[in-house]
Amino acid sequence: MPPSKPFSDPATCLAPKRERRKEARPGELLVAALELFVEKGFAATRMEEVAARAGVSKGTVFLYFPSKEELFKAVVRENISGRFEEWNAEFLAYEGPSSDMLHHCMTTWWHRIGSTQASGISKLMISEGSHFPDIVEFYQNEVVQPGHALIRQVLQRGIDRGEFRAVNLDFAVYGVVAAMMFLILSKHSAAGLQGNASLDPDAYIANQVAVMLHGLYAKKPLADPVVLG
Amino acid sequence: MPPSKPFSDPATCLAPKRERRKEARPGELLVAALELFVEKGFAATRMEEVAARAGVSKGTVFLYFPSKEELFKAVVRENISGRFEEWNAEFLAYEGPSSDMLHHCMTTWWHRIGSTQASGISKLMISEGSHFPDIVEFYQNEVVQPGHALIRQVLQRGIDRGEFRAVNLDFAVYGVVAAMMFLILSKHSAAGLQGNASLDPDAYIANQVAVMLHGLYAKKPLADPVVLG
Amino acid sequence: MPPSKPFSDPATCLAPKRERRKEARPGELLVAALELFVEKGFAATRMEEVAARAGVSKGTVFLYFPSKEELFKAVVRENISGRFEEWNAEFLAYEGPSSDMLHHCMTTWWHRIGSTQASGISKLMISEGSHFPDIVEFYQNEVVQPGHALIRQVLQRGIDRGEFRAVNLDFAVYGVVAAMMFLILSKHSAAGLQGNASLDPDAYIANQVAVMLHGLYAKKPLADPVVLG
Amino acid sequence: MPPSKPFSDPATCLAPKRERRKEARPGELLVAALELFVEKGFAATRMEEVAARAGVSKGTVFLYFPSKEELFKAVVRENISGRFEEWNAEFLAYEGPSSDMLHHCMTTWWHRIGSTQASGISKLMISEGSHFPDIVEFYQNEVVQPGHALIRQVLQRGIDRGEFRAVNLDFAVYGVVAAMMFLILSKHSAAGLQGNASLDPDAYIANQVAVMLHGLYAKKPLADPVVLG
DNA sequence: GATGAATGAGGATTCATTCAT
DNA sequence: CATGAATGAATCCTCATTCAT
Repeated sequence: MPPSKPFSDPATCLAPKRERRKEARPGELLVAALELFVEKGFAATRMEEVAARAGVSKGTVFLYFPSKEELFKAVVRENISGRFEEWNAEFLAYEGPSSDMLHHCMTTWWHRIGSTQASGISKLMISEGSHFPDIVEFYQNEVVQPGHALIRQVLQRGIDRGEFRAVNLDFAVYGVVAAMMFLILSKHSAAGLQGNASLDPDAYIANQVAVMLHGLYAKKPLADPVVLG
Repeated sequence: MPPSKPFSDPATCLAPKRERRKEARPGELLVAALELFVEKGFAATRMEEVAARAGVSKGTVFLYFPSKEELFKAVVRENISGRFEEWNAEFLAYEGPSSDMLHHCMTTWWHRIGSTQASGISKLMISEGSHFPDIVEFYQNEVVQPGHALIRQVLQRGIDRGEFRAVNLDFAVYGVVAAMMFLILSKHSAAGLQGNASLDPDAYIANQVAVMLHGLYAKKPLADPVVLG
Repeated sequence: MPPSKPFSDPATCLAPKRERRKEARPGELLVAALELFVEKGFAATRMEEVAARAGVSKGTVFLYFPSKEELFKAVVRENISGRFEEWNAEFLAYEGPSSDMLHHCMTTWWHRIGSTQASGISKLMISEGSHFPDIVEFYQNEVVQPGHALIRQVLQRGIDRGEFRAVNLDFAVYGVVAAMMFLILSKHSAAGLQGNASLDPDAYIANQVAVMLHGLYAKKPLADPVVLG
Repeated sequence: MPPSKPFSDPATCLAPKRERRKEARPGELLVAALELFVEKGFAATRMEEVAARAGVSKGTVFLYFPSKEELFKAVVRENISGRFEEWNAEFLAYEGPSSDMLHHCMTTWWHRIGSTQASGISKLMISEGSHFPDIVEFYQNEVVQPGHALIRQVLQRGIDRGEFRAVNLDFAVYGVVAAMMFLILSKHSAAGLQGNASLDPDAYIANQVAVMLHGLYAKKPLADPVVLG
């Protein structure tokens, strides 16, 4: 596979076939499992398929995860990286207008999470949540609440700074979240929107933010009708 | 069940075996199946459970639906009533402002579809669509496209009448759809939003419409800040 | 069956559709069942199919036959008409050479039994006998033994009259029976002989008899080499 | 579990769970399946029974054969060893009289095929052929036609060498085949002949051949009346 | 009698899980 | 550690049989 490496890694050199990063196994399995769970659902995903996609044998999966259910939970946990602290800090340091902040917030989410496999977790929670109440609770605590809180902070900041009107924050947050859900489902679900229509996420976000802002803005009409039309 | 029988036979009353209900059976089965498919997913729903919920035995389900897959498809078809023509006529006759029309449109949808079991179909399409490409296509043609077209008409009317700015219609439609999806998922999925928070759909719709309108309105600030906050 | 009746039966006349010979029902069912059992085997034949072929509903079959197994047995019994007494008498009265008698015997069998649906019974006994030991015993007693006895009588007559050599009668009978079995299987079984080759039963019988006779004849070569090819 | 035990544990001996026998399994299953299919028919044979007879569990059968139907086909294929080339060579090298050759031919068939489980295949083709048209075609091509061709060659040789009269070869072949069928059915079917009568196959063959030859012989009466009587 | 809706035991098939190698 | 043969519980589906109408 790395045929041009002149001074290849000794480990790879001596046992190049079998010894393929033992410590990487669980990760490879989780990647394979996430893909399959998202694509086919929990029940329709066979353990052997997960193994095959990760390049190992069936038994090996059970070496790392005691059951299919635990594999599922591990997939969810693994992909829920609480990056909210990091993002919180990032946004707290932000100096510009709250409108930009909101836009930036959603765009950042899309490029770091939404557009990646990680967003499949949300699809999984929507599809399979009912079978895993404990993992849904975990997801709520680790993803939904911090996410909502972050969005709420951004909106609150806008209100506090007089940029936004004092809207009902719960509903306003839901509006942002709905847009993100829409993006996730258009990526992971055949029924998200019109079958063949392809959606440009960045344009969608820009548009949603623009529409939102102009409604939120205490001021007048806006300066950028281009985005809106 | 035998309401006119004054002295009804207890045996018949408690366990009316072999009650002939050929007309009613398919409907009862479809109701039971819709509930279970939405709640537990396609794979996790056992045919016997569907039968039990409909008050019949295992074999009876297969009397009306040749397979689990066909039962699923029938569930989807049954609950996709193309009421769009009717609604189209209703909205074409509408005389008032487009803002009210949009609000009415979403509210009507919620009370006639969204809040009923029928909205479970959308949840099913999201969760199980990948296994039923043909039924997804059917759903796209019968629900998604007509629905989008109806919303688009309302928005177009607003633009034509000078009530709304000439926004990008695709994105604007997606904005409305995203709100409806959000409502559906908050009803049918544990992961829709914060676990225990309960959402008032009418208030949510009112708020979303208000936010939207204020962005769509070509005019000035609005008269009703109450709804927004 | 009553083709000459000029004034047809009033019942048939007044209610020609529904009232189709109640007393004929069992017979029609047995005909349908025989065909299907022979064609598809006992297990693969569905009661509903039998009913459909007889033009009645499923439940009606059980009105006449308490179970599938009893239907099978009835089919066998019905088609085992001990015509051996009749034939015995016929052959006892025969005056000509035993060679003709043997030939006539096989030809008669073919045209009265072998070529009709009745021969399907033998196919059934071969295919399904193991599940119905009692009915096989019945078949042995009612068909096989009398049949063998009849053939044996013919051969014995030939020996007694000096026409045939004193061969081992058991084996000689088996030789005749094997030829009849061959005809039955070529009629009722796809695997009887070369798939597409069609067999002329009369020619086959003539030939078998000729070969047999020329071996059985105590005398010299024969006069009719034409039949032999 | 105790692999090094020199004096093996009786329990392990009697019920050696999870014995790895990947090589041997398919063969063992096919043997078990052939027996059961012949004995009880396709439909009446349960997969679990096949498994039990082969000493494995239900699931294991499906490890090697994807379905009951495929198991059946494999059983047929497995037992259709085209030994005809080998036999062809054997008979081509034969130097003696064609009468001996024919006798030897049938005896050889009996001892190598007819008397073994393999002959059950023919019983299966007769009983179940209608459900497996493709496998019947295979059987016709691989067994029936080569078999017929081999017999025809023997007979042709006799004719060419002036030993036999120029009989119709098709019918003559059928005569031989009928005898073989008779033997197969007397072995595999309760209805083959008189229930309790036991048939000595070698004597039967000897007799059939003798009868046949004396009809085929261009010459005079025969020297060996013993066999015939 | 006739019907056909309803039943439920029976059997094929799947696949998570185990464990000897 | 890794493998993959073996297991058997779980579930879909069939169809003989019953029985209310």
